[in-house]
Amino acid sequence: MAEPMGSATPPARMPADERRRQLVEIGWRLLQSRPIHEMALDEVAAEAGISRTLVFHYFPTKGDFYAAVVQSAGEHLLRPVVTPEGASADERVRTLVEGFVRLVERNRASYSALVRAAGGGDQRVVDLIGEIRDSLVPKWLAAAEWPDDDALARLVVRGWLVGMEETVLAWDPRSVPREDLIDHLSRSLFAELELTRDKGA
Amino acid sequence: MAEPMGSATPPARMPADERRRQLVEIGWRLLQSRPIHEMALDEVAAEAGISRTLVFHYFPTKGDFYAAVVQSAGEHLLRPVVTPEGASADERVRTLVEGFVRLVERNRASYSALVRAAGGGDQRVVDLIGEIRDSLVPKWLAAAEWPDDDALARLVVRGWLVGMEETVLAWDPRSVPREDLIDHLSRSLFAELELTRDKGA
DNA sequence: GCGTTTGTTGACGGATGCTCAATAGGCCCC
DNA sequence: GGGGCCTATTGAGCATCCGTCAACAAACGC
Repeated sequence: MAEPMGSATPPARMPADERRRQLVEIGWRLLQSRPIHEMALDEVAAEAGISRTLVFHYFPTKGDFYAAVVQSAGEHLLRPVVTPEGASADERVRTLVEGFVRLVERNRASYSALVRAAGGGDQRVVDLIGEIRDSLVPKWLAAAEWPDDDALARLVVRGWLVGMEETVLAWDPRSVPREDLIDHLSRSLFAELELTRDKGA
Repeated sequence: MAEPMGSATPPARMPADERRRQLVEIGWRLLQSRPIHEMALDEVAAEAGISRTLVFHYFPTKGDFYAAVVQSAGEHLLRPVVTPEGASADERVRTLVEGFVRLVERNRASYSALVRAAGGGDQRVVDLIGEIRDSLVPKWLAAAEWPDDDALARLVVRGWLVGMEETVLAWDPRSVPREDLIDHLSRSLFAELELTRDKGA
């Protein structure tokens, strides 16, 4: 009567947090191949080998699940974005830009999915991405050795950041050399910042 | 037996193109209050006073409808973005930026909805917004009196454009004076372009 | 063993995208 | 002016998917 263990028997009973992590990981993986609102919870459940109901047990609503996925994705994707050490502000910013370009190169699908989710449905997701971006602004300012005390500068860096995302995503290495791209983006940040210096002039 | 004309009788039978316009217009109006994928075709139908089936008669799929709405919205919103006349490149760009800021100020909801749709679901919608942005690049280059023959410059202007959208949408007039914003954005474009000049140096 | 807690599920309800066959109002042509 | 065709319009039906509810089952304490 004892069935062979490890056979086609039901999904192992899992501790809550582990199950949560598994689901978020699956969602993240699925997100790379389809826009967020086309990811049915049925798929996620099937992928995990559990019933759809269980997904709702962990995430009361679809939006909660999406938010968790985006949150996790943001953390994973941006964890490596740390203010580098380097002699000059130039070098630090350049390292950061280079790291970002490499990030997008290596995780194009993931990053694109994340950014695209920013426009998607749930307000929470939109806000989340907004917060992620906001949290990056100080890092860039620090790398550029620029005081974080000016509203215009912060606003400008935020816009520059989004522009950079777009630029790198739209970048075609066949028409623009990688080096030129990185070079431009790095110097661009300083140019933007310099411009904020003589405002109201 | 003749019922009082203009009474509560069914929605007037409409010529096809007029009905289409009406539906797109309704979709556009609804889009301003909710993210695109939360706009049920039921709502649109109800708003028009017709059955949901009829909407499908004009737009085979939900995505087709969305695409039509976004297309129309893009045209309406960006029609006023014309290369202005002016003595200097500076003045032209500044006029353009000022027009854009005013556009966002006056149609914040609409513009936000349009940009947010860019991240949304349908690939067609995403592509459409991409095309709209691409179509704007030459206008800005022309206004800045900059040759439209460099891949890097085009890429950079596109990124700058998206950054500007973000900046203006995130702009809070209480912390950054309108004049400063416009001033920065205008000079920013030239700064970006100047930077592309000595690439590979 | 018995109860409690908690991971898990099947069955139901409601909304929504989409299809199909049928109705009904205009318009042309004789 | 009557008959027939084009087309705008609709109701009923199907499939998918979000979300709820009550119940089952596996672990753990007493």
